[in-house]
Amino acid sequence: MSDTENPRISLRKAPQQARSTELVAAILEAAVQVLATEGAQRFTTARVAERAGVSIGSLYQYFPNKAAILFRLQRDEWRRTSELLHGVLEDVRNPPLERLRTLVHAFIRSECEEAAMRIALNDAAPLYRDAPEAQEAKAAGDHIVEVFMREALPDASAATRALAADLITTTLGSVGKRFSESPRTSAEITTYADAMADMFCAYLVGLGHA
Amino acid sequence: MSDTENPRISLRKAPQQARSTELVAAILEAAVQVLATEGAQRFTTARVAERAGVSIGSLYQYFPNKAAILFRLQRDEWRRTSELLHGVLEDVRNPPLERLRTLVHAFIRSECEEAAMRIALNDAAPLYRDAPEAQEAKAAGDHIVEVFMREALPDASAATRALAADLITTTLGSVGKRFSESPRTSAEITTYADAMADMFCAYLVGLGHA
DNA sequence: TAAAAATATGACGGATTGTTCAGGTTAACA
DNA sequence: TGTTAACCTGAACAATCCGTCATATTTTTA
Repeated sequence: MSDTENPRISLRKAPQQARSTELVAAILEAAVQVLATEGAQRFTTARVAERAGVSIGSLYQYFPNKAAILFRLQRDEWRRTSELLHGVLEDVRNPPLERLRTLVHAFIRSECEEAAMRIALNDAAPLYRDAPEAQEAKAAGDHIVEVFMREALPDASAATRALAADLITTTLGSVGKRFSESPRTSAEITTYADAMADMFCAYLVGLGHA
Repeated sequence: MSDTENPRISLRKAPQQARSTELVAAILEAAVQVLATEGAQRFTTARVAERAGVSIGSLYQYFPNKAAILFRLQRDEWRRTSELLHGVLEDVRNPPLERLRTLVHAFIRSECEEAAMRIALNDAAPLYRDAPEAQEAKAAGDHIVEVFMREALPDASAATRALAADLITTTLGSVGKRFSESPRTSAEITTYADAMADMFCAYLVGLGHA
């Protein structure tokens, strides 16, 4: 095994015994806490190890570097988001635009949970942004919305649908992030999510007529 | 003059002679270059001073700390954006929704210029985000859009107008940032800006009918 | 021109950080 | 039970970085 490889993201070594599995779990949980309470600037491998009650050496036995821990957290977030998209948009019991509204509400609400950790994770994005798995994860989300668009815009061209899907996913993600940067009450969340849903629906209805 | 004050942002000392005025200008220009070529991670007072052809001591004679340089760049950006908003939205020769479309195009195009520097400046946001002048600068932009809303939504309530203004400024800013993170052709920019404008217009038209 | 004020210099202190490695401990296995 | 492999430890190292200060130079002022 060569020593100097391209920036690795996956685990350096797969845990085989129970104690090492727990160790990896403890590190990830500690990482979340350090991010939330200390912020991205003070997110340190030493601090994570200390919080996890583990030596710094053990941490580096399973994570090749600091970025790998951060990316792992981000990847888990993305997976949860994909599941949310899938679960809500593919529920054919409701009409498309109603599902879209439900999605907006669920997404914004989830973005506002654990806001401190999410903000810090985002602040640390420069450290893991160039990971090869990053685009792949984003494409997965895009695809789900594009499939939805075939139902919401049955008469539109493929290019129109792709553009609409891109615009909506980008808006949902980036506005959600910005919105959750300030602390929000439950009522504010509802109001804002409704406004966003109104905007998306008006846009899609307009595209459907043209 | 006390030595340990709250995080200062403004210049530590006002340049009085010509050479120091030029020195400050050289530092700011060098800061832009360092951000663009080296990224936020490697943005260092030493590197900025070296690029500016100036000693590190001189830098600290006019800037209290690293964050002050970054915030200064961000503040200048915000001011240019405010002027753009003002110039486009207040031009009464065109109907409101047409002006909004013009604004979206101009804004997205300007976001895509100097993208590398803008991305790095954004990556460094945690360092200056808590500056007291930050909210003030954002509020200025919001106000211009709210004034515009009085014209675009004359029959809507003040709360509706404020919400619409917030949603549109937030979307414009955050989506513009995200969009400009990937390199874009001129045609892509036009297509995307039109889609965003379509979305905003459909939303406002819908609000006008209700 | 001489004193005072403004400006410029860059070596250095103090601090933090990411990561490694040699050597110990625990569990699995034959 | 003895051997091997997995696992854990934390002191130590090499970089890097921010910001200061005593000193030197230039400009202004009297």
